[in-house]
Amino acid sequence: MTDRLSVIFAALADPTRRAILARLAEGEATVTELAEPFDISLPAISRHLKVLENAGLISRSRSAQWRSSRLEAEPLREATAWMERYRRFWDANFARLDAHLKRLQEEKP
Amino acid sequence: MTDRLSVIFAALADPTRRAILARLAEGEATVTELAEPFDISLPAISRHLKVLENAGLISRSRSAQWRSSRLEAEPLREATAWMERYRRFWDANFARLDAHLKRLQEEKP
DNA sequence: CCGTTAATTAACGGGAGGGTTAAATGACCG
DNA sequence: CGGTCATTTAACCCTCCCGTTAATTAACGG
Repeated sequence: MTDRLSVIFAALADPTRRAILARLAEGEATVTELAEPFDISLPAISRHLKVLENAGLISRSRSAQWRSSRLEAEPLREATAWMERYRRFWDANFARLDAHLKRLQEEKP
Repeated sequence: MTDRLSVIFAALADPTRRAILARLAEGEATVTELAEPFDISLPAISRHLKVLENAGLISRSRSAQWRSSRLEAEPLREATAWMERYRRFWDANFARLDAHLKRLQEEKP
């Protein structure tokens, strides 16, 4: 499970971590601020943040004794890019476009 | 980890499973066919398929002693939809659109 | 029937993941 | 300095995940 995409998807596979990302979409936040909505311990949150950081989904800065996290969505772009390869399997419009292109190709070989 | 999205992301967090999905994008395949490129045991593949099935990423049909798998990309649509909420954090075009809309909004309050 | 082929289930082991509490670190502040 | 606040690290559980091999189920074909 050493490849980048696996690390990203694994990071997203936890609801607490996704909630943290959602919170960070509204702006930077410190560890205690991020922990507040959940009733799990601070060390647990700290570890979730480390997982997100390893996946590149957040970056962190320190000022005084506070360490604030910042959303970095680039990995989401990568993950989305991977999924896009399957878009034709779910998107009706894409399927039509697909069929259209196939038809064009068959018209002049 | 009982929610749907978590199950989907967890299923995608394994490179073998993503490779299986890639293979299935080319068409249905039996378990042994799917196992062929990997040097892991058949039971291991069988379990990967169960994980993918639980995530709704594949469906399976049986004819005679063969059980063939079929790609079902709908969960990928869901996962993509979730990620889309963060698009403005990575997509420059989206960021511009975002800023543009914000400007419009400010023009007539 | 019996043997073969396809796939799953069972039983086990190692390691990672997510949680806990207690202790350690680091930086402010009186 | 000493205390306190924010955060991380350490040590420990327990469960789940991924792999294994051996045994089981299921269906075909002579």
